[in-house]
Amino acid sequence: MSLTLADAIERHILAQLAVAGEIAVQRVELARQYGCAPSQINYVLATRFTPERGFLTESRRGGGGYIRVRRAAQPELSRIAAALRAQPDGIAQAPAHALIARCRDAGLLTGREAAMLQALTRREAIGLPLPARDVVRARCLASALLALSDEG
Amino acid sequence: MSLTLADAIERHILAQLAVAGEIAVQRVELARQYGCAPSQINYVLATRFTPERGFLTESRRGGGGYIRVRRAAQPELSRIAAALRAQPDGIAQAPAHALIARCRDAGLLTGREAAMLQALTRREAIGLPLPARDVVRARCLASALLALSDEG
DNA sequence: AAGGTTTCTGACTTTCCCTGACCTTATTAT
DNA sequence: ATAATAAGGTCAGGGAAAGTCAGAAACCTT
Repeated sequence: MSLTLADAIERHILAQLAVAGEIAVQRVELARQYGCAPSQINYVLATRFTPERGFLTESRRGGGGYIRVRRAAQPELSRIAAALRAQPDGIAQAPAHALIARCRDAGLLTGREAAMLQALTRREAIGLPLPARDVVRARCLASALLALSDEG
Repeated sequence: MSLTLADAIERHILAQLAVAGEIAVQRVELARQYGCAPSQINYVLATRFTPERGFLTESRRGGGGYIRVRRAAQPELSRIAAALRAQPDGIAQAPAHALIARCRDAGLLTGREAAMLQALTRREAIGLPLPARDVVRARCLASALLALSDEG
């Protein structure tokens, strides 16, 4: 039952999210509150607020920098993206197109979005020899679906 | 939500543009309003009002000098796709993302479509070494945009 | 106790913002 | 014409963030 620093920071962010739906902090400031190194914040974000768990983070460096965290609007797409990522051999064209069609039929993608994704996952569009082609196809498709999980 | 000086000036110019379609200012005067160095205005123009983002700027020095900013003509998806295909070296990430953002701002892409395209043209999404990465990025992006131009 | 996993830090890197000193160009006064 | 003045342009560099990553430290598991 030991509550680690990472757990405490996780709870803090979750509590803020519950209240506001979105949290924007300065990394150095949050680290100061918890008396830890700034990179600890990155650790918490990397291990607990991942896309697979349905979170999205963005940040900006330099003067006026910040870190923002929010919940994914479409966690289903996050899950599909994570599953694709977990395929070491990537995905062939036919199953990829079928997957896209299912997402469209399920209302997760518009017709335009589906058409676009099918076009750019075609063999000729990627234009690499196997097996690299299937790997790149899976990575690109996963990234695209993950991005959509945000965009409501 | 720290709003930097550069952000504030950007908004100011955008607001003026929205009203008038074109803005003409004196650099030193705008700098005075914001209490900053004149060269800060150049920084804002150079980082935010670039041709890649769809803006055109012209200026004149000397007495009665000015800086003028306006929006560039709207691009067209099929033309962009063709231009991309004609690039033998492909396209790097930064210009690709700027291109996508510009299409979105011009109403040619929805926010979701743009987010997807930016995500899947990221370095890590493609995951190949250069120069292959830039080539694949261009091919995929061209295929996607072309599909959309058909799709209406 | 050994071995593995998770947590945490510090040094270094990258990105972004902003300024000041100096340069170029156009207009106006002499 | 020439000099003075009134603009804008350029660039190196400093400072303010956040990111990265190897490795130490702490914590489990067996």
